[in-house]
Parts: sequence; C-alpha cells; structure tokens
Amino acid sequence: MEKIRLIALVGATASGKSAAALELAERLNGEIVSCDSMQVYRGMDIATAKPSPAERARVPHHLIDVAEPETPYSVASYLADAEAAVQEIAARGRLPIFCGGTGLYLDRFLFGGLPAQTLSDDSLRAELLALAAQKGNDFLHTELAKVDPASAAAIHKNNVRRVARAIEIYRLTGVPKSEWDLQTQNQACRYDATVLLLDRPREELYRRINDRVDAMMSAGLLEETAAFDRRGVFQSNTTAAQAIGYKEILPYLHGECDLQTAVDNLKTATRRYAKRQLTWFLAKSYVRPVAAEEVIPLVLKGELN
RNA sequence: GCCUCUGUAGCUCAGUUGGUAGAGCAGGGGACUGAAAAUCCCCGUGUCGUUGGUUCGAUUCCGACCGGAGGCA
Repeated sequence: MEKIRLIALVGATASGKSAAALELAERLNGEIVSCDSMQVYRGMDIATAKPSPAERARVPHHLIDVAEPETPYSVASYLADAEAAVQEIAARGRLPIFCGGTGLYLDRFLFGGLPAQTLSDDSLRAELLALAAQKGNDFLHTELAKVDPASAAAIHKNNVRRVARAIEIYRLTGVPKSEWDLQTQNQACRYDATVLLLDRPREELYRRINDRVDAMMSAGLLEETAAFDRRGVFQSNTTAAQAIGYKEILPYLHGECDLQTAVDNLKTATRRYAKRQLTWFLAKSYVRPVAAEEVIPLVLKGELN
C-alpha cells in the first residue's frame, strides 16, 4: 500500500509556522493537522497562540480543542487522533499539513509509538514517584536496573519521571522498555513525509517571542489565566496546568510578584522552551531546516520533495 | 557636614585568619518512545569600585577618592 503524502512544518514557538501552514493549505488544497500538546485543550486560546476562528474558517484545522483541560491527553491519544485525521483528509483527496512544535508527537506519529500493551497506570506511576521521594532517586533507579539494565543505563537517575515510566512499562507488560523500544527504533517512516523546520536567526526568534508575549497580554492573558484559576484547573498537576503562560502569570494574580516580573518570567520561559524545541528537531535526520521566508516558495516550486 | 554600613560573574549574594575567588538565577550546550509548553544532564576568569600605602605577595589590612544605603545633624 502506498504511503500517504504529507507535509509537516515544525520549529520553535513563534517562528511563524501557523501562518505558513495556512498559506500552504490554501495553495495546495490542504488541511491542517495541529501537532501541539497544548492546543488540544479547549479554552486555552491565548496562552497557546491558537489559530483564530477566522483562520480556522479559512482552512479546516484538526486536533485543536479536542480535550478538556482537566482531562489527561498524551502522545498515545495524539497518535490515534492524528491517524484518524490523516485518513479522513487523504480520503477527501486533500493534503495533510502538520503544523506544530511538539516534536515527540510528530516523531511517534511518523515512526510509530509503543505497542498498545504498554498502557499506562496512573496509580502505579504515582506510587513509584512517591517511592523515589521517600527513598531517594538512587533507590528507584536501582529498582529499574534490576529489571531493565539497558534503560537504567540510558536514563539519568534524577530523571525520576522517566525512571518511573520505564519501571511502569516493565510491571505492566513483563517486558523491559528497552525491548519495546527496539521494535520502534530504526523503523521506516510510515508516511511520505516532508518535514520542514522554519529556521530563523536566534536574535530574530527571541524578538518575535517577546513581541508575542506582549500581544498575549493585550489579548487578555490575565483574564484567561484567572478564569482557569477560578475553575480549579491549576489545583492538580494536569498537563494543561503546565502550559507556559499560566504558570508564570499565576504568581502575579496571587500577589506573589509584580506584573513586570511575571511577564519577564514568561518571556524567559518561552525562550528556553524554544531552545529545547530546536535541540529536539535539529537532532532528527528527517527534519530539514529551511530559512523561514524560503519555506513557502520552495514548497510551491516542489523543490523539497 | 559628621558617623555607620556597603561596592566581588549579566542579576542577587557568599568567600579568601593576605598566596588573584564560588553558589543561585539569567545565559550557552545536550538528552528525550504514554505528563513533552513536561522532565533531566553538562558548562562559572571575573580590571574582586578607583587610587595610593604596608607586604616577598592585597580582592582580602590601612588611607584617600568615587558610587549606593541608612543614621545624626
């Protein structure tokens, strides 16, 4: 069976992916598939720089507003949802255009996630994290080494989250995570995909980030944050509660710092996030960095296939 | 005007009983397979305010000067 053709625009936050995707979708009879771990949540509009209703009316967007902020959403959910969206789009004879900065989501979508047996178990995970808190990171890491030495060697002992997840996989399936990993490593890409990174000079990117944060403030980020706060979304440590934007504004709303400090912290957090995104994408051999302003012309000329 | 405190990495500060200095944050780099906007790892030379003096040697002690904070007038 022939692989489905798709284009993906990735890159750091504020690099201009959304606008480029919109234009390409209109020119190439495409539909946009968001690849963003935070835009999936309903109501988290300003902080996540979600495409506006007007933009969404121009081109169909998928995987935006598909979960409530109180609901856990993760790579696994994404793989299923994205698979379905792409099938639909392709069935309509249109081109799926991925757009977003969550590298892990796209990576696993293209190459396949862990098998369904390796489900997750929140209570087991909580138990393991508590164990590390009580007996120390070394203790949990040693536990992992007993059942999965390869993973233990690959995961730093202080990365308790990953250590716990690896143990969790073993407990749930009886097979070490490192074994499961072998099944998805070095797999061929499941799609006929062109993955382009919108590249910009670091200085320019940081300027755009600062400008975007200022724009978010004028768009009502304070109100959006306050509303979620009243709703209790930040009481638990759900994924949505970790979105950059709310985390930094909340201390101001609670009178713990002044507004200027909160905004500066938000800009800083966003810059650091952008750097992490770039580190991820640039390490992937299937990602092609292209100067941001060249992306649309080059795709239209068909020079990037 | 006098007195006291203070001036060390971009920022906040520690320290050297005199042998040219180190943390946090910021910044830089990296990892990443069901929380990924998360999580984790690595990276610290800077005229130790300026200028004289004492000393083999001063960022460290002493003086003066220039900033800053407070107190007395």
